[in-house]
Amino acid sequence: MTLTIGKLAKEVGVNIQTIRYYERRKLLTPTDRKPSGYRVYDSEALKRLRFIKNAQALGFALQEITELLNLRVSSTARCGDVQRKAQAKLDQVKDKIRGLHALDRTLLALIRSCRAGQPTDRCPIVQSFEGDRGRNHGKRKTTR
Amino acid sequence: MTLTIGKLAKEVGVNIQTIRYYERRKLLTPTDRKPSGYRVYDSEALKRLRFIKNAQALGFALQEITELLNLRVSSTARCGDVQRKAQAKLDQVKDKIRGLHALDRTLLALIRSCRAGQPTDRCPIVQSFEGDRGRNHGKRKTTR
DNA sequence: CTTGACTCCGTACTATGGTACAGGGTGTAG
DNA sequence: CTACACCCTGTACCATAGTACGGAGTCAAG
Repeated sequence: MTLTIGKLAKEVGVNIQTIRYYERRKLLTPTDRKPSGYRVYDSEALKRLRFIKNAQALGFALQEITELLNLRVSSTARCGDVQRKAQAKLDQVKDKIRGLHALDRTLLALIRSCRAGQPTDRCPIVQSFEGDRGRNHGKRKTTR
Repeated sequence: MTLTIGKLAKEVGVNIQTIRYYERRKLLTPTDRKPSGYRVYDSEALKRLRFIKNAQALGFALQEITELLNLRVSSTARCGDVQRKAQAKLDQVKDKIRGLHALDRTLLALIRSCRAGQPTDRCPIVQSFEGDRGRNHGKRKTTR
């Protein structure tokens, strides 16, 4: 099964320009080109593009998505290498899940407190991530 | 407890300019000002700023974070309204969690297949989100 | 009472992730 | 053959989220 760029774009719901932009960023290369120069895509490309959009919605930057897409066990890539990178990404993902669960709980609490008719003027959302989850990347100096 | 803008910035690991930028965006207003015009922040502001950075890392845009921060049960806000918005955010969060779990499983599988010494040259990551969740029908803008 | 770190405001610049033309070629139905 | 939708490249522009810079005022230590 092959697709033109327009079909691919419509299928995933993105702009044609966006697909070309991803090509420049080396995220999504056409499977082939017609003699006319038209880009040709297969169903792998479709999956890949969907992956990109999904990962993006989950808070990954295109650079990180590139890293995810380059994670594969191959003859050329050394296993330990892949494993280390995958583990790092996995930790990152687990961290996000934890954060989202915290937010999830807070939202539920808010809905409940609302149902109970308990006005709480101080914004309760900010309590979600109590404990700072280490946002300062090593640039911490004794807090005076 | 009060903080100057510099202390606040250092505490959370962001740039001073960023804090002022958030002020322009009405995300974080100083508690007070000194006669000199210096911004004064309290520990609530600290929590709020941490919330912003955390939510951002989870893939919420500043606009969405504003919405989250404005979710509260108060005398002025009608309960049904708050409940509806909170539920919408909750659904969004749950969706993200599902997506991350899928990615999580794929990464684990990758690590395992690696350990087993099974080279899989076709990138397996793209299979994570089988089933096309979050597909944009029509031309809706991606909620980043 | 000076010096250096900190702050103010305004404006301008940057990076990321797209979007939109312009000017031209391609593909196919009537 | 012509119309029309589609595709090509290149370049310019846009929104979001910061970052940097300049010139000036503030504050505390020495």
